[in-house]
Amino acid sequence: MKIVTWNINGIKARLDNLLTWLKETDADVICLQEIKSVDENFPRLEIETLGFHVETHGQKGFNGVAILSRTSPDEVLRGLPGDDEDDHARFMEAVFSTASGVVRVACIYLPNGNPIDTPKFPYKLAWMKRLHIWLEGRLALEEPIVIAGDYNVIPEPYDCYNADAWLGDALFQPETRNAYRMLENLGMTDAIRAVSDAPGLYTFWDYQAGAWQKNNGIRIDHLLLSPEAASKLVSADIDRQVRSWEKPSDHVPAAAVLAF
DNA sequence: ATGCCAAACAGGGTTTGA
Repeated sequence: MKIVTWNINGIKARLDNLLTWLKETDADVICLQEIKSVDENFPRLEIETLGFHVETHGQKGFNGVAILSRTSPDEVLRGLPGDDEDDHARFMEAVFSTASGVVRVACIYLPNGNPIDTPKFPYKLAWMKRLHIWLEGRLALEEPIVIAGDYNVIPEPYDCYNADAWLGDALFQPETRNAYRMLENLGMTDAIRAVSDAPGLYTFWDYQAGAWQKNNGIRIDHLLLSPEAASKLVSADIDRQVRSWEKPSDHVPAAAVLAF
C-alpha cells in the first residue's frame, strides 16, 4: 500500500496537475492539503472517474484537507479534538481494511505559525500539543497509523538549503522542532528519514526568488509511522519532478510504501 | 529582511501562505 501526502495549494488551480498525476500514480491513498475549497465545490466527479473514493474536509477560501483512496474507508473522522473554538479545517482520519488488517491514515495540515510574535505561533504549538494527545489515544489501539501531511516543520538543519535563513521562523523554532521530536518520541518513525539520511530531500520550494531553480528548498511534508506501520515500511520517496510542471504547487508529493 | 509569487474572494485590494 502506497500512501502519499501532497499539499496542492488549491484544488481548483491544481486540478489539471492532480488529474495528470493521478493517472500515472500507483498510490492507494492520497492525502491532500490546502484544497482551499468548500466540500460542495470539490471536483469529486473528475477524481472518482479515475477510480478513487473521495473524502473531503474543506472550508471557504483557505486550509482544507482531503483523502483520496482506491478503496472506500471503513470510517472517516473530521477535525482534531481538543479545542471546540478551532474552526480551521486541518485534520481528518480514515481507517482502511486490508488483507492483513486495518491501517489508520490521518491527513494533517499543521498551522504555519508565522509570524512568531503573533497569536499564530502559540496556535501552532497548541495544535501540535493537541495532535500529540490525539496520537497518544490512537497508539493505545496498537494499530498501524500513518500521519501524513504538511507539518510546517523543518525537523533538522539538513532539511533545508540554508538553515541560517530559517532562524526565527515558526517552521524551524526550537519549540516547533521539539514538538515534532516529541511525536517521534512516542514511537513514531519519519518514513523518509527511515530510508535515507541524505541532505537535500526537500518537499517545498517557494515561488519567489527562483527558489526551485536554486534548489532552495525545505522538507516540511512528512509521513510519521506508528511502530505497527513502521515495521511494514518498504520504501519512501519524494516526487520532486512535479515541481517543474506548468503551474505547479509549491509542494510536491511525498510517499511511503507499506507491506499490506 | 521579506510578500519578489500565487491563490481565493471578489470584481480591487486584502488575506493567507512559509
